[in-house]
Amino acid sequence: MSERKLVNNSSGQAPRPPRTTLKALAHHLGLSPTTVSFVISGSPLAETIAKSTRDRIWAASEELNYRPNVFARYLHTKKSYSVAVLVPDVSDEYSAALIGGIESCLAKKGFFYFVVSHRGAPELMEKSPETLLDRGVEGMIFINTPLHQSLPVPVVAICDITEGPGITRIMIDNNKAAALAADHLVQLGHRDIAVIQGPQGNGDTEHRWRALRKACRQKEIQIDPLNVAHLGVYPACNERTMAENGFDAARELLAHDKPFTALVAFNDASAIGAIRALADAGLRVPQDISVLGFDDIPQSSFTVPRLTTIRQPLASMGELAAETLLEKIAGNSAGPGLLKIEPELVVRETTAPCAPRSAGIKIATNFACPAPIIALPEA
Amino acid sequence: MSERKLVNNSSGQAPRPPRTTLKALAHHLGLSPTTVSFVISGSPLAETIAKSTRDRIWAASEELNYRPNVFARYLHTKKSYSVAVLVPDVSDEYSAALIGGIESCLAKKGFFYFVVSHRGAPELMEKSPETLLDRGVEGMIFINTPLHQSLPVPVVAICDITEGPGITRIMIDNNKAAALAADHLVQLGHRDIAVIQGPQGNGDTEHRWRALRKACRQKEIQIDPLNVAHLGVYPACNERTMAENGFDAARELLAHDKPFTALVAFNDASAIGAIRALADAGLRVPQDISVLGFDDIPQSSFTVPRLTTIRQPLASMGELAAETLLEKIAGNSAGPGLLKIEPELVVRETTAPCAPRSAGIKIATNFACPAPIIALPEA
DNA sequence: ACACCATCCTAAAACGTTTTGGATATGATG
DNA sequence: CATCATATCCAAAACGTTTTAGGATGGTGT
Repeated sequence: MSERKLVNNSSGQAPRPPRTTLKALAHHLGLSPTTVSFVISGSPLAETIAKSTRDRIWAASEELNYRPNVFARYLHTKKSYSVAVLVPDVSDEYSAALIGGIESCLAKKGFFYFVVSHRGAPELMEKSPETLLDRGVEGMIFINTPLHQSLPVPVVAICDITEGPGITRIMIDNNKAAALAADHLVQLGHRDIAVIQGPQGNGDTEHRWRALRKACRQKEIQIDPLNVAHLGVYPACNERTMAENGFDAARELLAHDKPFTALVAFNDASAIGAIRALADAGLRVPQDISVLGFDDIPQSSFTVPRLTTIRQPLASMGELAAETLLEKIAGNSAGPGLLKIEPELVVRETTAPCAPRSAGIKIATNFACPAPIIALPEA
Repeated sequence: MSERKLVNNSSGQAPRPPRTTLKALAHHLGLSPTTVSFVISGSPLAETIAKSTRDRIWAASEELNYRPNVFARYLHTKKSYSVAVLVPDVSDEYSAALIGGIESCLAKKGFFYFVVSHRGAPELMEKSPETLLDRGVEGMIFINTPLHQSLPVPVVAICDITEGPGITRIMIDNNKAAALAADHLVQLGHRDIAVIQGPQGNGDTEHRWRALRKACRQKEIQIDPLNVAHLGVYPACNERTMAENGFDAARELLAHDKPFTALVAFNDASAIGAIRALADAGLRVPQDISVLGFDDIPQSSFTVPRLTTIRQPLASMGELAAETLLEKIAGNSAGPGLLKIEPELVVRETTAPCAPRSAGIKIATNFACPAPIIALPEA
């Protein structure tokens, strides 16, 4: 008889229950939608509603499990309680750690976020902001992602090439970071230092490289051009993992045949790739070559040998980014233009005193052990 | 004079430009909103509009840069073109790799996604689905996340404890995976095998453990209970990284003082932690102890020594999950109940023939080198 | 001349909220 | 008794779309 019964829910999931609407709730209470809206939405006008009525409304709202329709709400308020995160790739450790921090802050404030990984594709970087604005995001966080237009929502950028008026940038203090790195290596007696630069086009790359050269110059150390490699050209390098890029860069360095006793990599991921390449070439870390990374991603304390690195507090930086963004969204404060993060040297096992004879060693045929040489406290 | 001028855009970002609305566009064209809506929204009724008019509409839409308001649209269509991904933690490599795959598929179809990391917090796992439904998600992907209610949207689960009618599960074939693992180790001559089980409460944990025991039994190998540790109790274990958990588990194993020559870890991340613990104890991998992981996360091919592992194609699994979900959303097909993924043994450097004498070695005072013993093709 | 049918378009009612500008009742005030 | 606050509440318009149910126009066949 009834056609209704024939509606076969073949999908097996629970049938979509009819959601209680504001109107229904109001009707059930014998009130007008206006009144109910005032109290549920926490409007200042809720004060003009009798306390007893307010209580009734809340009770009924519980009872009928009323949940305001976010979309209808948006039409008036223009608030979506969501932001966007643009990133080269969600799945690399660096971005993932940042996103973790971002999320934990956003979650506290009831915000959600969309993430888009452009993987270096120019058209994605170009078009995404617009698509995201269509989705009603109230702000954006750019992680290592360029921006060339001015956006109608607040923007916070982490370590990068993001341009535009009013954006606030969160970056490690590359001067201090480079100085920390140079000091550490020089103290260990290294003078022949090789460098794996970041991707050309990445903001940190230039800063860090300049700072490093300056720090070295002050110690009267010259970095031989043959001992400099880089992680590819931005953004193309994003199509491969950082470790792969680091691996390739280290091999390039070795091929140049210019002896070095220490290697400073652009970041931990590339350092890990580089160490792999060194090991493949029969070079021991740190006995033959000391390696220094940047970032201190979680895995760096579990590599064999453990990675010495200049730490950026990624999770905190993510939180800071989210926090700053939310403030910009809430208030009309422009926020700071630049937030410099203090780097920290974390000495683990991949750096050791320079062994005078080791400088020239190339492909060793006997493999020897990368034992810790410096004693260090457990974290 | 004009109050307007006093509105100080202190935030420094571009002033929000007035968006062209459908009504405005229609008016500009001298048409009714209805007509314009038909063609812009791709309604079937667009066919009833003269081709010339359609062209005019598209042209004007370009010209005025019209962008439909997603929220207004949703009110009628109930389509948000977004889904949710629930995950223990965005920032661990396993989840990150999956999410990468998920995103790449979603992006192709114009879908966005929210991710929520519950980090093992029960109230988050409990409440998140509701909050996400409020946000209008059309489906959800559960990664290693429990579910005890039936949801009004399609659900796809990856490797887990997600219950409910109509959900489709994507899991590695743990029987084959365990067999692959056991075969490999036995072929290398190992008989004293230790195991780091997954977190108690994780779906894969049980399956994999049972399958492994069965595979061993067939080869007449007993796994000594003293040689079994686990990665903590789900979901509490999610508050620490997998590598940390693996590190601890391996130390527990060593403390039991029951000799073993091979260790199969629940996943690569914990294997990496375990190798760290072994190295700290002066044990060489693979000469003293062979280690086998599961997953093949990207970093596994860059560890020293490179990790032998049972591969799950994480990115593809993510894509498959997203694809399946979108199909369930689009059609009314329930989709398959279970999709079994073929595991694959990837032999790298952490497994080697069992050295007869090495079994009893405990804390060695001399550190020796983890050189590759098996030759292997580069990937 | 008429009915009839295509073809092309539109008015108005949704969708589920917020917001504006009152309305109503009550009791105090002069 | 008319006036006026005060305390509560509400009707209706708005937000920007989609969708339903036609309306107008012009050509065909009789």
